[in-house]
Amino acid sequence: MRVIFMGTPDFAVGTLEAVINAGHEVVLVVTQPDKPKGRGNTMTPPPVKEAALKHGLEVFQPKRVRNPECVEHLREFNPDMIVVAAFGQILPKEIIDMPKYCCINVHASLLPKYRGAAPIQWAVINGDETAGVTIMRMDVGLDTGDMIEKAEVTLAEDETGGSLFDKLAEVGAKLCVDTMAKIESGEAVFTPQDDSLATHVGMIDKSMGEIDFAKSAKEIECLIRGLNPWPSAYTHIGGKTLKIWKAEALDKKTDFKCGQVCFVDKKSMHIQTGDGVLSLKEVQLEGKKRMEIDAFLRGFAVSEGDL
RNA sequence: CGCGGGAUGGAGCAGUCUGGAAGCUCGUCGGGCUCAUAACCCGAAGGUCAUAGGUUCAAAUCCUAUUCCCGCAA
Repeated sequence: MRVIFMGTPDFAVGTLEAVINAGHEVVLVVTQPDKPKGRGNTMTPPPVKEAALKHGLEVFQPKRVRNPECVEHLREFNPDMIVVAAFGQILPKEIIDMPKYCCINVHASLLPKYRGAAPIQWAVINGDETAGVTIMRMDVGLDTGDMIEKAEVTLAEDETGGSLFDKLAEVGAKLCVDTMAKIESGEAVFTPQDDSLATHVGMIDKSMGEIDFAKSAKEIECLIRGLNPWPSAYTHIGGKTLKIWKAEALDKKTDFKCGQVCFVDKKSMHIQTGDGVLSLKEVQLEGKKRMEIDAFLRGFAVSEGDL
């Protein structure tokens, strides 16, 4: 099939490569424009662009695909199908109706749950036992199209946003090519979503990482895992930001207030929360590298009652 | 040239301002105590103080350049 691929982050790279390996002719890769990133604000291309260039594919980086000239540009490629995976822009009806078959989207949740921008992290943050990928036929709404295929995965005990990201990217890539084959052969079944069960999730914001110790230790632990590796959960200590990469919820009670350090020794540091105690395992002080809690405690004086 | 922090035995840090004998808390190794120990006591090994120049009688420390790591902002 002649395919136009749209996607931006790492999550989409696996799908792009799977589509290529499945023998489809990727005639164009559409992705977000390069952006200044990192220290020094160097212009950095999105991962999908790098992958596309590696395969010698033509890349198109419109600021807004909905502009009429962009739509016309896409039309020139006369696609049989458009595959979208975490692209980051809303497609107008003209594009959705363009391909011979349809536009399909790889979405990293079990729709209709978690429509929207960051379903993977939310699944971890909410402490879900399962997550998954849904392939759907796109319509004009936000993740509201008919579902075609679904795959479910079980979350590990220590699942992080990053690890689940990798899992789902792999599952999604495979599911995507399978779905394409079914659509081409006419075997695909389109199932409408039950809107009454739909939930929406917004983009992950940096400020979400600020830990609220009034919450339960378990909730905080899920937040830490969900926001790992980005943007990461953090708190403050000695006037500096302390990122928390890994922690464990303990079912203990102390007389300390929420947010106070309630226990410290050479190898551990516990913080009282609204329900239970949070034992820090791996942290990173502002300007420093991440380190195990015992290493941190060697160089940073902490006493009970702090924070 | 977006803002800022950092590089010191295996780990994490102090020392740098105000040049003048390489320190701390751990870890490792050896020995001791103990029913026993991740506890305690005694001892030992281990460092071109990121790199290259410069100033000086003398540089981890002051000056110049470079490399690498990290936080923020975007």
